[in-house]
Amino acid sequence: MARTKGSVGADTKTAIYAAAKKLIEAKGFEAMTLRQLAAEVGVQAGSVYRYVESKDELLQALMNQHMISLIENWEKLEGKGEDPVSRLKAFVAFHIRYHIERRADVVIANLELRSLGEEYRADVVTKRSQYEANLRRILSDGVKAGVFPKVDLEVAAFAIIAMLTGVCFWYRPDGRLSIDEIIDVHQKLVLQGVVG
Amino acid sequence: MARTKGSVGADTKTAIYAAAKKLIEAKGFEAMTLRQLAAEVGVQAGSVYRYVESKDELLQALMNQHMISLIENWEKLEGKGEDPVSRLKAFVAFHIRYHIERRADVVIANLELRSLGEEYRADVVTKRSQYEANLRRILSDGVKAGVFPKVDLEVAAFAIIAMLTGVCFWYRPDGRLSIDEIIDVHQKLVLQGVVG
DNA sequence: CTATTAATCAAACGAACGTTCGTTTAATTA
DNA sequence: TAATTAAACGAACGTTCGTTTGATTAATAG
Repeated sequence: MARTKGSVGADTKTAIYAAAKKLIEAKGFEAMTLRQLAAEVGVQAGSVYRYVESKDELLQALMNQHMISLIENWEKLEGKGEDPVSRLKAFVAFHIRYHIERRADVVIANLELRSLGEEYRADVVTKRSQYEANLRRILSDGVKAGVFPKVDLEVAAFAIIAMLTGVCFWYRPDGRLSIDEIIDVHQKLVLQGVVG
Repeated sequence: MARTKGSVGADTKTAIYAAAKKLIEAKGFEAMTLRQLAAEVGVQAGSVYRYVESKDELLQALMNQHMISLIENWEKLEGKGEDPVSRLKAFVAFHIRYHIERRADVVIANLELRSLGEEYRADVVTKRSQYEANLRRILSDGVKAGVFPKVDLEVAAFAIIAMLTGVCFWYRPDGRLSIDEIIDVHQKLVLQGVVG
């Protein structure tokens, strides 16, 4: 056999990326074999190389796509004129919602940095810091405006983002709470802590 | 050659576990090969099997040891009589300090669950939940005592632990802040949030 | 001093890995 | 309809993986 009936290159490429996300999320990048990936797409292992330069390049592409899209989506939504509290609440809501909806992307971006070749790693790390800068800016504006007490911006940003991203690792669609309720809990925690 | 001069089985076993932690932290479990592990110890690959049943069992042992020791160490330190705020502050300090000092263990326990065989995974997950229950209890006592406003205990515990564990992934010993300063920032964030 | 046990080496195993390549078939263009 | 290009197959490549085994040497016990 050779070319299969109804096969379209663009569709296969899309299917490869989707299957890769699914498998890497479930098993990890190193544990995913190209034969598993190919089987998930319904194709032979060698055929993947029509669409992908190498396994490493595939991981790089997935991570980069995710980071770029994350940054773009927040920039589209950001309301620069608003007060720091509203902006912070908006950031919390955006981050949780966006991450829950793209669980696989997030798990990959957070767990597979080690598997990424050094040539690519710096790129992803830079983009991540670029995204985190959005939160640092909100906090900084809040402190300057006297709305937030003085706090170490770098540590606070790391801490808040770790908290928010963590949702991806326990959230279940059929769980007890809705996404809105989860967002609400986190907004309160970020703003007022447990003492309130 | 065969048995080397001055070789002691117990020492080799210790060295194997230490080297495994180091390599898994750096490269991930799947990416670490037994030949790399053996080289780090200064031994041939086959020799590792005198001390380890299989690669999978090695990972299981590392994770289980870490979870058991984490639970035990908190129980030793826990002050049950104190007020919820003090207990919460103590928990934050303990968790950060313990995790920073055992970075490799923590990275492994948090990143390699997927690589753990199903037979073992439930065990580790149960132990993790057991540790998290300590925090839930503190929060619950605080809410009952009227010191903390009502909050979803499960989500709050997940959120706080994610925040605290996150320190492991950016902390550097030669960084700008000391561990005590980092703990301080986190205690304030957990208790009062950014608004204060 | 001898027998036994502990610890390691060195070589090999089959299986699976990522990747390459020549061939074959489907779709498109001329 | 004939020629060309797109898409996939299927077999093979050399390499590396986790693991097993039997020989070999060091330490210990009788």
